[in-house]
Amino acid sequence: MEQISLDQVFQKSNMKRTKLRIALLSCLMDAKHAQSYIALRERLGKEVDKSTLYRNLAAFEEAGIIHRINDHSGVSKYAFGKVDHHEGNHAHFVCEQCETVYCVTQNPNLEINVPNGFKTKSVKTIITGICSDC
Amino acid sequence: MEQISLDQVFQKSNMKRTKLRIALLSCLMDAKHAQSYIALRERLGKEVDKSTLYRNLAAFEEAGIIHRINDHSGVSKYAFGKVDHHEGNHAHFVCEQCETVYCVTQNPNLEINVPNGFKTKSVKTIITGICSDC
DNA sequence: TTAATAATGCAACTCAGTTGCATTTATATT
DNA sequence: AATATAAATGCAACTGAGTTGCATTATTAA
Repeated sequence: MEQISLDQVFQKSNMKRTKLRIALLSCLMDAKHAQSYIALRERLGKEVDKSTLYRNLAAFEEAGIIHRINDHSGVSKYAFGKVDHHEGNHAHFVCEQCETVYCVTQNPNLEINVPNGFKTKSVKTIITGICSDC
Repeated sequence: MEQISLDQVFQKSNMKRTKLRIALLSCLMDAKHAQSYIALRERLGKEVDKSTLYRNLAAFEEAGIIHRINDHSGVSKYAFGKVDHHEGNHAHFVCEQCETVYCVTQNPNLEINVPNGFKTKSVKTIITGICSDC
């Protein structure tokens, strides 16, 4: 849980500091849970441009600043931080009541067995259930 | 790996035996791997109606005859058989070269740790890598 | 200050999947 | 076998996430 500032993030990447990027990144850094495009648009003000927002999410993801989560709901969600799915120590929990997506890091080493001749590169796990708030 | 016939499947469900349903189910029962809507349409002949096909896939899924797989490619894939994701002994392997989706059952008991107060209901795992054919 | 480059805003598009509704078909009953 | 009824089909139009092309605008390095 290292505390990294917004400025440090921009310094490490070579992305331009635009108004939207600052707002978007703050939003994602402050958020406790993964955010959908719709949730982000809501928080940033509805006037944000759809393609600009998506392009910036893609750019942040590419830069390893955020990660995208496919929670099987049909819409992607985005969370601050880089995830190495190969290490298998990160999964996502989706509450079926409030639909909140939590990053779960408590899995020391999931051992996944694949058949002979298969080579694993990444493992993505979606856990569905009821969260502690519901 | 019990061998179940198409007729037995129809007898157990109370779905009408229509031409398309018979063709679709045979297709899924014969298929070695999970099939997308596009692949199914290809195999059934392009003249099949989109909504009819989707409705039947949904109906088969609802009846527990097939299962739908979200392999994070953006399109759902369908495979014969019921999957109890809660048992945690079934995952899906996606080959990043040929994009084939394999059902993987070799995981005796994936132990997933969730934080206190969280209740797990299902676990879905997508493994990405290279399959034995590639 | 200015030039170069990257980001933005807009509109139009793609593509998976869904919905409403009129028509047709499977099956149980006579 | 004829028929009634409920369900399945086919069609067209729609939805909603995400993308793309392009002209305009803003950031940053010189």
